[in-house]
Amino acid sequence: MASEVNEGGRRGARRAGRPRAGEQHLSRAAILDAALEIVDRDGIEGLTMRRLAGDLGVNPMSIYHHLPGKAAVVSGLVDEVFSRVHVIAPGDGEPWQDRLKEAARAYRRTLRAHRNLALQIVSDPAAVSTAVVAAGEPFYAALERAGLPPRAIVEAVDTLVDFIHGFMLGEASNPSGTFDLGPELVRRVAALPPGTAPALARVAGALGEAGLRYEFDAGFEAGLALIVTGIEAARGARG
Amino acid sequence: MASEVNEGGRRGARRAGRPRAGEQHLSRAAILDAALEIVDRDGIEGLTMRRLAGDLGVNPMSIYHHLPGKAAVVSGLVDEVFSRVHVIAPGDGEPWQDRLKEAARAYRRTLRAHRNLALQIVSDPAAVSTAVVAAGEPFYAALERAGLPPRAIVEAVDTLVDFIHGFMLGEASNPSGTFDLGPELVRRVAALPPGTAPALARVAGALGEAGLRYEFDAGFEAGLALIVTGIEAARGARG
DNA sequence: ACCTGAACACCGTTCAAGT
DNA sequence: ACCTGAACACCGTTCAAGT
Repeated sequence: MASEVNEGGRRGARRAGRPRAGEQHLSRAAILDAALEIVDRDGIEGLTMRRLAGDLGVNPMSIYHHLPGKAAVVSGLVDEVFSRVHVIAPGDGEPWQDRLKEAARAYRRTLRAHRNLALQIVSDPAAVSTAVVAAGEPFYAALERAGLPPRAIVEAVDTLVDFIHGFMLGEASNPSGTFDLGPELVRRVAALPPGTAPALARVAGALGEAGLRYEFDAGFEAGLALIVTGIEAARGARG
Repeated sequence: MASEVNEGGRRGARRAGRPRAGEQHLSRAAILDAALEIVDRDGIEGLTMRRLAGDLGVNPMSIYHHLPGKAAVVSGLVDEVFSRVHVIAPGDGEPWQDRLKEAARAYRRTLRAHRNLALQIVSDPAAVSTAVVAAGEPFYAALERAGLPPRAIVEAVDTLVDFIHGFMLGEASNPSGTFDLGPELVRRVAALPPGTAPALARVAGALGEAGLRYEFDAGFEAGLALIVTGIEAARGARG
């Protein structure tokens, strides 16, 4: 039953013992690639050491010779994704506001490239630290250009990054780009004891069902605009 | 070995079969209370059906007569926590900005009351929906008072809530209120190829190690102030 | 050096049986 | 009606053995 022939282009080292000279080794990179494929397809809870080994055509225990455990696989995945951040170099004449927005969009794009990993990334302090170093530079550069003092720069970047992370959470758990919160919200508000949430009820009523359809892209831009306006206003107030 | 005596004030129904008249039943509420205790003490990964049953002095399968599965236990927990949102009624003379900030602080307090559940709450769309209805009213009320049109109100609330969620992620994974990102950040920046992140390096250098010590409370207030300023400025621009 | 097989100590949950 | 016991199909990981 056990065959030495590669099947479907995958690695074929089913035989026990050390691989022969020239035969492909199992490697950290190959393991992480296969793991990322699983996570992208079936989510983080689909990733098990046993299934990962199965996809690689290998005994579950073989993986442990290249990575110390499952936690290392996941954090390796996070590092891999952040190493792929693609920041677009801004044009020289662009104002700082546009640079800052472009940095935020690029960061969101990076997180969105692997939605199922986003929650993991965003909730791991080590990963966030990696992210700030990997993707933070354009944020800092834009705000330096705005003439903000160092402390204000850090505060602004943190606020933007927290917003993006929070936004990402909502987006990651929703497959489509549009989220129809109309019927659900109307139902919930109606279920409340009357008078509990009058302002919420008025706002929901004024918008109507169509107005409550939520577009992620538009929502992101709205939040971004609000925060950038805030930075701008705070800058002006400082003189 | 099996005793019918209650121990340590806990339920003592170790005996098989239907409980005798007057004997305390296992209940949804009792299960959720025990589950919340476990999560608060040992985190969400400490919560297993088997351990939960152990704490209740009961067979693991008994739980299934009151809740359909583990997912139901977790989502029951989320609902319980949000039902405890405590919103402070604002004074009548207070300006909308302060009302809005107070709403944000109350929401953060609610999430912080059970940090280990925060990630769960914040990443579950159903839970977020529950949250918006349970804790959203003061946000909407404050922004109505500011005279914003319905669409702008929704955008502002979403931005604030996303910021709070993102902020909560960083806070939930860090036990102490202060987070010393100085040494770590300096080390990482130094490890980069020179010239990769000049602005980041300059900002980190200007602040110094002491300036990079991160206080969660101050960080939250800074972000809040920035966003409220943004709402204010956008309102002014609209006329 | 690298890979495997059996085993250990866990999971959540189904299903039939007890009272 | 409510609770239990055994069993099923999983986990991640340790450890000794193969080549």
